[in-house]
Amino acid sequence: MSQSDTVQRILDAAEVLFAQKGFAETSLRAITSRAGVNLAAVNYHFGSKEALIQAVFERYLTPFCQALDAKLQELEGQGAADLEKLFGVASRLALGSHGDEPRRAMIFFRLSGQAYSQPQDHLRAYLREHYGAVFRRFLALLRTAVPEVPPMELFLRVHFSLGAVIFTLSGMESLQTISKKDFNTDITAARITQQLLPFVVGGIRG
Amino acid sequence: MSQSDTVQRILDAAEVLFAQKGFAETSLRAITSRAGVNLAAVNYHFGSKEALIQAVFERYLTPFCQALDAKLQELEGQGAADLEKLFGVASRLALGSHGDEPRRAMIFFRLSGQAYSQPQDHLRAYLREHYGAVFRRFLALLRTAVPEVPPMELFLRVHFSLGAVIFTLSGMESLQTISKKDFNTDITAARITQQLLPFVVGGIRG
DNA sequence: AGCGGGGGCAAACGTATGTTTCAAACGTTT
DNA sequence: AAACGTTTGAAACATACGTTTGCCCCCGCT
Repeated sequence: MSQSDTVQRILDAAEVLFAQKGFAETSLRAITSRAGVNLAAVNYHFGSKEALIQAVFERYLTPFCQALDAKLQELEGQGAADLEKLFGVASRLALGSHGDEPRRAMIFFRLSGQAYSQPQDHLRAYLREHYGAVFRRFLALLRTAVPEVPPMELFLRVHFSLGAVIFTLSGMESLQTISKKDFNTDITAARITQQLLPFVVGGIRG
Repeated sequence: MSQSDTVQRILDAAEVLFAQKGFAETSLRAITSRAGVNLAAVNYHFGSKEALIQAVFERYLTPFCQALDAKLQELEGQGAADLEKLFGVASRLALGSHGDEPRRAMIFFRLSGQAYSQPQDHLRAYLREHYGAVFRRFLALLRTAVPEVPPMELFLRVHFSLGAVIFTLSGMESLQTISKKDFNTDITAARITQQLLPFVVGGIRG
């Protein structure tokens, strides 16, 4: 076949390893070894490690953003939508827009966390350029949902929310470990994400 | 002198560079070059790069946690304190407990973000062991402030808040860049942190 | 004055990384 | 079946890193 599955195997392995250990700490050798392909395959198919990182994000983000954009357009047609509805849609889409389990989503949020707290300027620029439009559409809908919050403050609070979500889903397993130790309670990932919604809504309202 | 200032120069340089570029991406050569000391000085004074990372955190966190602990004890004596008071104290202390400008605090929050989203397990363990007590004291006071929120949910929401704060202060300058581009408005760091308080309080209340 | 040791210095060491090379294997087309 | 472009394979390459090594200087001591 002209488009072998080597590319997909590499992306799968890179996605998991990047999320587990970070970009810089994950070597191409670790990726290709896990993927069961030759070391040179990465540079052959992607050109460089940097391009591989972008490809990992693109594979996840493009279908998600397309789905979200469609949903948002639909909501725009229906008139006003409240906060719970908007964030509920985004959350459901983020956790389930890919056929597979929400594990994929957790992995991806870990990746996003790394992208933000690390100096991957090329990545930030890339993300802004390719997916900024959906974000602005979402923000516009939010504005009609809470007209009492000034646009600037709303903008900031959305970023705060993004931080809460990414940070939480990034450190999910440490959170589970701590809660088990301090509360003798096992807590599911679903429970945590479900708790995020009222927090975000409350925070946006201020 | 027996305790030269080389140690402090290294810590200063490492603090800034770690925050700017991350732990793995910052080489000892970059640190010692910025500090104006010899490359071998790091391994001589600290033993290893890993130990240097811990030392950077310790130098910042120890005075902060001591100050916070004292304040919290004081508040415990005075009976009930509300959410705004508690987070206000923590925020003021975090931003100003070191004589220097809040720039230090921003740097440090960037560091914390990296510590959480990267695989520095040794660091996470170290932080939990040394500063976990203050965190639990804070949580206990919060519980009396919002008794209507179940302990488990409160615990989660505090972590959500931590995420919002760290994420925000980590990406402060990108936030400023975006806001300038999208709103034609210059926004100060002080303004952003000040906006964080109502968001967190609103989120905790749910 | 002589000595001893803590600290600084340049240089080197071993290793791991991203990338490149080039030949072999493969699949498709003629 | 032969020829071609595409993909894989093992090996090498150059480089950057953390760490270690000796040697030097300089200060406080007897």
